[in-house]
Order: sequence, then C-alpha cells, then structure tokens
Amino acid sequence: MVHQQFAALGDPTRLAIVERLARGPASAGDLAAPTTMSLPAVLKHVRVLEDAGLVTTAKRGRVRECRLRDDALVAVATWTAQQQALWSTRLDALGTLLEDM
Amino acid sequence: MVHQQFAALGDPTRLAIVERLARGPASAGDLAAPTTMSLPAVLKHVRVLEDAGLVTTAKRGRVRECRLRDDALVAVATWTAQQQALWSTRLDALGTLLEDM
DNA sequence: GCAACAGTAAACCGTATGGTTCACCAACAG
DNA sequence: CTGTTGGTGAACCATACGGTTTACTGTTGC
Repeated sequence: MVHQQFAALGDPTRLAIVERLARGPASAGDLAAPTTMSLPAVLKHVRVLEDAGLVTTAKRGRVRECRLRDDALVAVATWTAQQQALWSTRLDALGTLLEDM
Repeated sequence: MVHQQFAALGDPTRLAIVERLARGPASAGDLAAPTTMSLPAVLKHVRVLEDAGLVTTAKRGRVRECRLRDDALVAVATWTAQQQALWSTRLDALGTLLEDM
C-alpha cells in the first residue's frame, strides 16, 4: 500500500517532520516547537505517519518519543526505482527501434 | 516542491495512472477504460499529475495523449535517497558509539 | 501534595478533494 | 451533411482533511 505512504508525505508539514526525524528522534513537543501549529495538530500528523508505517512512537514517562522507522522509505524507493526502470527501458526500446530504421 | 509530487502520487487512482503510463503513453480514454470512473474524473486526475510535473499531455486531433515525463520521478528518488542516507548514517554513528563503549 | 508540563480526546469548523451529471464543442467516418 | 466519438467546462455534492479550542489525564519537580 505505497499510496498511503505517498499520501502521508504529500503534506508539507508531515514531510518536514520526516526530514526532522531523519536527523534523529524527537518528542512531540520538539516537533511542534519550530512550527506555528498547536500540539494536537502536530500529533495528528504524527499519527498519520505512524499509520503509514513511516514512524514509530513510544511513550517514555509523559513524553512521546517519535522516531523514523528503519525501513520507512524502502517501499517508496523500490516503487520509484521500478517505475523508472520500466519507463527508461521503454525509452531504450524506442531508441534502438529508431536506430534500426 | 517535492511534496506536491508526493501528494499527486498519494491517490490510488493517480498512482495507477502513473504505473500505466510507465508502460507507455496512452489517451485519456485508454486511462479511463479499466476504471469504473467517468472520463471527466480521470482527466481531473491527469491534470493534477500534470501540475505536479509528473506527466505531459498533448492533443492530437480530438484525442489527448498522456505520457510520463522523462524526469518525472527524479525529485522523488533523490529526496528519498537523501533522507535514507541521513538516517542510516545516524544509525551508523549509533553503531560505532555502541562499539566504543 | 501541588503546580506546572506533555500529551490526549472530543467537538467543532472551513475548505479542499474526489466524484458525479449535463451541456457543449471539435474532429472523424460514412 | 450528419451522426458518433473523445474530450471539456461548469455546476453541484458528500466527505475527508487540516486546523482550532477546550477540557481532561497522567508525570514530574519542588
């Protein structure tokens, strides 16, 4: 279900969160700090990322720590590579076809 | 503006269109045929993909031909690779840190 | 124990999104 | 010329989405 991951990354706020988490884990508050948004809004976004399988969270005391999943982007990467391969081989085929003429 | 491309790919219908176009160009009607959707709906999706810079269309006679852009997925691919790199180097750093202890 | 703090749940709101139908136009085919 | 076909534009509709506020719960520090 890679479209769910794409959808999750389609929101600029969520994309920024992922970029932030790629630098290392952070609490929900940490994620909200640089934004103008309310905490509940940020946590909704985190939940979406979690549902998409991009992020895991765990509660330590009263703070919820968010971290990027190790395998977060492999589905996205493989899908992208696959489509690029298909498309480029088709272009190659066109190229050789033109050469043959 | 990679989040626009992610958003475009976030819809299952649009994802399917891209997968279809990776196999080769198609008319709007061709794209609508395998679906249960109306033609106008499909063309809206195509328009979104076009706005995201993933697809180009051109009108030949009365049929609109849609094709995947050659550079369609490079932004997505590079962004993904970049984040993966960041995250994995951080994991490496953690690994060596643990070794040092 | 109490105050401050981090998060959560719920209700609510405006707008964007994904879809429809209908009317219309331009291009073929006969 | 005429009928059919492929696409387009507009109006419209329901629902999903991104955000808010408010009230509440569980931790932590003094």
